[in-house]
Amino acid sequence: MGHHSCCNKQKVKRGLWSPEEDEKLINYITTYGHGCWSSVPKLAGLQRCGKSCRLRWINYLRPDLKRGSFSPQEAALIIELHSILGNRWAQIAKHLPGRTDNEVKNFWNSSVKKKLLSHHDHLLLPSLTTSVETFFPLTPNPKNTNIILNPHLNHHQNQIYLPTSSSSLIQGLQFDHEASQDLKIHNLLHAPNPNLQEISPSSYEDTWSLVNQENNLLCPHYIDEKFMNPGSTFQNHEGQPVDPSIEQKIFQSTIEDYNVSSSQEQEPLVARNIHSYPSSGGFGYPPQDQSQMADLAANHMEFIDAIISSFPLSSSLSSSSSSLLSSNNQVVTNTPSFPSCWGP
DNA sequence: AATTGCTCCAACCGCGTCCAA
DNA sequence: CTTGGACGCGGTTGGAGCAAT
Repeated sequence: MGHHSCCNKQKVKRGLWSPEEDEKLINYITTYGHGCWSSVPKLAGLQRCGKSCRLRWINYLRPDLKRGSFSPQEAALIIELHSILGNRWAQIAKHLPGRTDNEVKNFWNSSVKKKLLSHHDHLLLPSLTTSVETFFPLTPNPKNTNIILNPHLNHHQNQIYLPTSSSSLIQGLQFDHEASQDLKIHNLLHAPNPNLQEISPSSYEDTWSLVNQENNLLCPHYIDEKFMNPGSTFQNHEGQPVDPSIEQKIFQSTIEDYNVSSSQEQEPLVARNIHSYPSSGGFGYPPQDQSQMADLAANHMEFIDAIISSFPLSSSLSSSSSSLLSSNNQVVTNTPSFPSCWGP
């Protein structure tokens, strides 16, 4: 079994990287860039092969990597993308900023796959409605008391929509044929969020313009979109661009607010928005008491269960692109129908 | 306290593709 | 056209860390 030619020219170290090696690699690449990977170890003073350096940099040392566990949004996205793309981890990871293909692959193999198989083994699931209610013990955000959920709006065309912003994330998936034949995640900002339909017009205006700091009411789609596409721009409900300075200010304050409020719970920002949607006392109703609140301290894996339960059982286990095909083998573009109040 | 079993993930391996010579 | 080096990707492995016994 041959090692790569670049690894044969000199005796190379293998196995775990030491902090000293990491430092050497970081110093070299931040100063000179990686250039040709095969020359990096020599120039950086490392007894490694170029391939190992590349892998270490891409999977671990890159400054733009997001560390920590996957958020429910990310998990939902991975599951959905996997049902479409199969084991094309690099393609999946492209839609998860700060995540590597290796990370996504490990997450899938260690967490999701087993749960999918487990669900597959229990074909006699309760009704989807029941399973959703069972699997969505979400912690409500008491600040968002003016969001009123309509339970009937969580079901649409025989499809269970997650009662969270992640459902909109999934609905927002489309297949962009004209561009690159690659999956594009868009329309997130304008995807329907049925849960928000009953916000009063004035609150709604504020949600869209993202300036309702007093109520800490932020558009979940905005947060999602910002996480998925940090460089993207937004329009308000009138189709006008959001003032970048306001956008920056609001988003920054959101992050700061999150950092304060999350001191006890290490969750990604997006996860908090899921908690905006109460479901515990039945959809749309806050929990009744403290013990119920405690019961609602859902961890992320429960959320993954919920996501899995809401998917067709076979799709996420398949490595084919079947979920993009309708029964007559035509590509389904999952274009949501937008409520008029959600913009163009 | 020692041992065993399990999980998770960093790292490795082999293969395919691209491209320049 | 062929060859070989570089790179990227997906599958697999090894071991650190943790829990159970």
